[in-house]
Amino acid sequence: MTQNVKEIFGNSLAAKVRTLAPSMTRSMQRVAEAVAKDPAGCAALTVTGLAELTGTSEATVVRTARILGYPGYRDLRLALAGLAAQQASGRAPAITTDIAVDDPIADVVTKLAYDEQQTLADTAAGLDTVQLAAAVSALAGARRTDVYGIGASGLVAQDLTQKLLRIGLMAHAHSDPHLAVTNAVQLRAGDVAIAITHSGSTGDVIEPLRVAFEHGATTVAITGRPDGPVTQYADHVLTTSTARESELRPAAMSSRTSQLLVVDCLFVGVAQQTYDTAGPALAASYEALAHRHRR
Amino acid sequence: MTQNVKEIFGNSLAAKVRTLAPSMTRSMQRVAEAVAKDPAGCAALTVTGLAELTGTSEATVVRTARILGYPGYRDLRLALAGLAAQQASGRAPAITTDIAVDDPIADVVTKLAYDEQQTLADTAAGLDTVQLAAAVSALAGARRTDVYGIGASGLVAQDLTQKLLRIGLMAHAHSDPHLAVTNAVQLRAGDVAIAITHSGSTGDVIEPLRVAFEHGATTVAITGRPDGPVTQYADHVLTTSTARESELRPAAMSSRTSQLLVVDCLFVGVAQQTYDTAGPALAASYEALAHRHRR
DNA sequence: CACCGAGCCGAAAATATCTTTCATATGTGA
DNA sequence: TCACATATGAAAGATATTTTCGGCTCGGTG
Repeated sequence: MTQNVKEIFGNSLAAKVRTLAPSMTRSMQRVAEAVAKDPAGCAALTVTGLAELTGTSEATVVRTARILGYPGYRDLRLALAGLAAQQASGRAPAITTDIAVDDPIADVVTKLAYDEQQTLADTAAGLDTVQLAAAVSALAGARRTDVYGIGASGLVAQDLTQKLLRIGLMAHAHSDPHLAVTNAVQLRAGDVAIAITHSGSTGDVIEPLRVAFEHGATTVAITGRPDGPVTQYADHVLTTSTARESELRPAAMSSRTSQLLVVDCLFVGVAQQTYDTAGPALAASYEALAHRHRR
Repeated sequence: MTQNVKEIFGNSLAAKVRTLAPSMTRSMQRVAEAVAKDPAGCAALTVTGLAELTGTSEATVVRTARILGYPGYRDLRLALAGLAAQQASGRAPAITTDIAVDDPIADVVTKLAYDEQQTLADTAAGLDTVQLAAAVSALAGARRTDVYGIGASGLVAQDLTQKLLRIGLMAHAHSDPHLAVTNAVQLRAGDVAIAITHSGSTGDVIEPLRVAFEHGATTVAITGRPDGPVTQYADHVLTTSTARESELRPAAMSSRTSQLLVVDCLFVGVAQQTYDTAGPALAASYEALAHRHRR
C-alpha cells in the first residue's frame, strides 16, 4: 500500500530513522517507526506513554532517542515538537513516491525526480559538516588521493577523481580490489584514501582503506551505514542517506544521488580552499576542451 | 527603536504576551518577556534555568506558563520548540545559490543540494514524455544497445549500461571514440545507440551516433542542447536542463544530475516494460552481490 | 507611627518524568 | 544442545516540574 503522507514531507527524521534502522534492535525500530510516522503525536507523550504505545519499555525509548542522536528522550521530544510545527505549517504534497509497474511514463518521471530531490534534502540535512570540513582539509593538503569504489559507487569514485584532477590534485580511482590494495601500500601520512560504499561492508573497498589507514594515510568513508565495518578504518565518516527502495527502484539509484552530493561538496570545499590554484586550473581545463566541440 | 527581528516574524506568542502582560505580576512579566524574545533559547532551558535567567523562581515560571495558556512549563517548552523550528524554516527559502569562495562549508552543502534539486525539477518539467516513451520502447526491444559518453557524461553512460545489464539487456558503454565508431558499424535496425553529451556538440560522441544512425539503428540523444549538432542523427531527443554555472560550480555538476535523472527514467521505463524478465533479474543480481559484503 | 491585610514571591517538599542499572529473556552460532 | 552474546523491561535512581506554604513587601488605616 502507500506510505504515510507525513513521511513524504521532507522529514529528515524519517531519513535518519532509515539510515540508523539497521543498527537498531527490533523494539527500538518499533519506537523509531512510531516516532517517524507521527512526530506530533509522539511529542505529546511522555517516555512512559510512548513505551506503552509501542509495547516496549522506557529504557528502550531512551535508547532509541540516543541512537537517533539526542542526549535523551527529553530532547528527542523537543525536536519532535519542532518537526510537528514545521509539518503543520508546510503544505502536504500529494505525491506517493512508490513506482508501480503500470505507472505511465510521465508519473515515473515525476516520482523519480521527486524522490531524488528528497534524497538530496535528506543527505544535506544529515551530513556532518565537521567531518566534511575535516575531510576537505585533508584533501586540500594531500600529496596524493586514492578513491575506492565498486559497481555504482565506482562511478562516483571516478566522478570525484575527475573533478579533483581538474583542479590540479593527484587523484586516482580504483575499482580493481587488487590494484587498489597494491597502491594503498604506497600511501603514507599526508595522503588521503577515500572509500565509497553504500552498504558500508563491501570487503573489496574496505581492504584497501584498511591498508591505507595502517600506513598512516588520512582515511575517509562515504557510506550509508555509519556503523558499518568500513568506518573502523575511517578517520572521517561522511554519511549518505538511505532512501526507501522498492523493486523498481533499487537502492543504487538514491544512494548514488546521495553519494554524488557528498562528492560535490568535497570538491567545492577543496576548490574553495585551494582557490588560487583551483580557479585557474578549472578555467584551463574548460579552455582545453573547447576545441573538442564542433561548432 | 526597532522591534526585535524575531518578533516581527509571525510570532503569535509575542502578541499573547502583550495582551496578557497587564494581568501579570512584575516577575512574571520578566519571564514572559524572555520567552517572547528568544523562544529557541528558552526552549533549551529547564524551569530552573529559565528561573535563573530571569532572576525569578521556578514557581514564577510555572505561573507564567499557566497565564499564557499552557497547563505547565513542560507544555510551554514544547510550544516554544515548535515556534523556534517554524521560525528557522521560515527563514530558509531565500538562499542565493551562488557559491562564494568564502562560504562556510555548511552553506556549500545547502546550496549544492538546493541547486541540484532545482536541476531535477527543471529536468522533469522539461522532459518530453513522448520522446522518452519512444526511447524506452526502442530499448526494451533492442537486440543490443551502445551508449556513448565522454568525460563526465561517460560516467552517466556507464551508469545506464550497468543498470541495463542488470535487467538482462545487452548494453555497452563506450568512451573511446575509435572503438565506439568501430562498434557502431556493427549496429543495425532494431539496435539502439544512445549519445550523451551536455553540449550537444562533442564530436567524439556524435560520430559514432552518426554511424549507428546510418546503419539503421534507433538513435537517442541525451543532451542539453536540443538544437545542437548531435540531434541531427537522433531519432529521439531527450533534453536535459542547463543550469547556470559559476566558477566554483562547473556545468558538469548539474548536467550530470540532469542526465542521471533521464537515465533513471529510461531504466525504470524499460524495467516496467520488461518486468517479467527484469524483476527476477534484479532480484538475482542483488542476491549475487550479497556474499561480497562482510558481516 | 505602628499595625493590618492582600497579594507577590521563592524555598523547599511533593510529584511527575526521565535515566540508569541490573537481572532475565531471547536468540544465535559452534 | 549448550554457551555466549545481545536485547529487553522492571525497578531503582536522578532530574525536572509542580505544588505548598510561609515570609515579604507595600499600601492603607487607626
